[in-house]
Amino acid sequence: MTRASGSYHHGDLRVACLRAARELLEEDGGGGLSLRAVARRAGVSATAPYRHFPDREALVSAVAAQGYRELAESLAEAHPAPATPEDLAGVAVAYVRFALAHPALFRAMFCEPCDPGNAERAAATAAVSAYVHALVRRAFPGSGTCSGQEADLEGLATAVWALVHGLAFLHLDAKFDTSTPEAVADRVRAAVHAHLGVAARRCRNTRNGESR
Amino acid sequence: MTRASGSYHHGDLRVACLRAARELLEEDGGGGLSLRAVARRAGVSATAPYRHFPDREALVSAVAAQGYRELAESLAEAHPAPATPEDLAGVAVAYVRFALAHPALFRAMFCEPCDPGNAERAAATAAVSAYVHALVRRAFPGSGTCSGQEADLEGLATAVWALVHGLAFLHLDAKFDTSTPEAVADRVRAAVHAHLGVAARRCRNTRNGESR
DNA sequence: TGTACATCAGTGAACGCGCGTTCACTGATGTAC
DNA sequence: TGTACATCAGTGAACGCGCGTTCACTGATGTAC
Repeated sequence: MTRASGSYHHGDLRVACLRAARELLEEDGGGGLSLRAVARRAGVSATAPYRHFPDREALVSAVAAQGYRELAESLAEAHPAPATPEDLAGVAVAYVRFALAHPALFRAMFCEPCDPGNAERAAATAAVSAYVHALVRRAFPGSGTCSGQEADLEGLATAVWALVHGLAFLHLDAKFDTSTPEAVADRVRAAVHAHLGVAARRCRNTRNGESR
Repeated sequence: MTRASGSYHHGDLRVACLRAARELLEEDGGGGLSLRAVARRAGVSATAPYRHFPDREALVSAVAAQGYRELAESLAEAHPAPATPEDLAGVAVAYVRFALAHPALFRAMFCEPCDPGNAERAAATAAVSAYVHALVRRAFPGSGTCSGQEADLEGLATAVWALVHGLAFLHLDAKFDTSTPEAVADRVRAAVHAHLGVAARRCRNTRNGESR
């Protein structure tokens, strides 16, 4: 009941399982995480994890949820409050870098046909969505006067998220050269600017009185 | 040797295996395709497929390659030679629709950590890439005079592909409402226009003599 | 403070499963003479 | 045309594997008196 992080039987096996799962994902990547492998890695009997996770699915979801949190941290680290297209490009680079640095985790987060009922995952998704919306709103504060439509901002936020997410997947899937971090960063920046640069410029131009 | 499609022992088991694999993917989706399940579905002994595929990986790659071809057909059907942003939006909708109509196939195509050595898959990837580039080139023929940089066109093509691919994945992953095809189509169109509409407009404006 | 008891984290044997792959085979088809 | 032979697609038994999950258990920890 006290749940001290000290030395109960194992300490905190739940945390140890999550850590073991992460290590397994970082190492071989391929193939699905198995409860038995996690238990083995945590140095515990095959059935011990059942004290902390009702089944395999729950373990995988918990790992994915942790991944979402780490992804959010990485983005925040890249830029705490991105406002310009340049800032945004930096965040996009961080997103793609995260995927490339943790490919198996990223796939676990987005490739498993996850049960939509999982509250932890749903919350994580909502958080990412809110983050992107806030970010687009900050980067295009004049949108109301710029495009005249709040709906445009919605579409832009969707587009930004999809763009970055797609870049991550295409790189992960080796559809692009990923041999150097610089090549990746340049490509991501170019793609983001091809998208956002023009939108920002149009926005600026419009505010300067030019009709569309 | 004659490889008649008539009635050898089975007919053409290779084709039958691919069809069986597709059916399995369409049906339950979750979990990885297994050689044994494919053989079972094809009504043949567990080891028969080994006459046509060296191992499981080869079967999966063949299925994925077929998926790429079908995706290409779907896009061509949506619009044989898209030239305007509106055409492009239509193609994007077809891309996302394909993913939603064949989720397990789409995941097999893009989620399996595929071996980069597979020639068939590499060719399919190159084909998609070439297609997107040609399409962007057609939709923005004045890019040379518009942005002054061929590199911009490259970035735009990358961005378009990533955008559409990302939209497909986010929908697949239920990050957006997918309850009605109309909602999906509207969202995809809005995102594409948020991206391409402004680029096209800028291009047109620039050609009309206005400085950026 | 000391003892009896309740809790519950972790154990280990066991279940039944489906998997990929091997192997020696069998039997239908195609070919050479 | 007919016979002997070679090819090779498909068979079926068998291997060893790792998996998820169950179950009755054990033994350390925490609590009530």
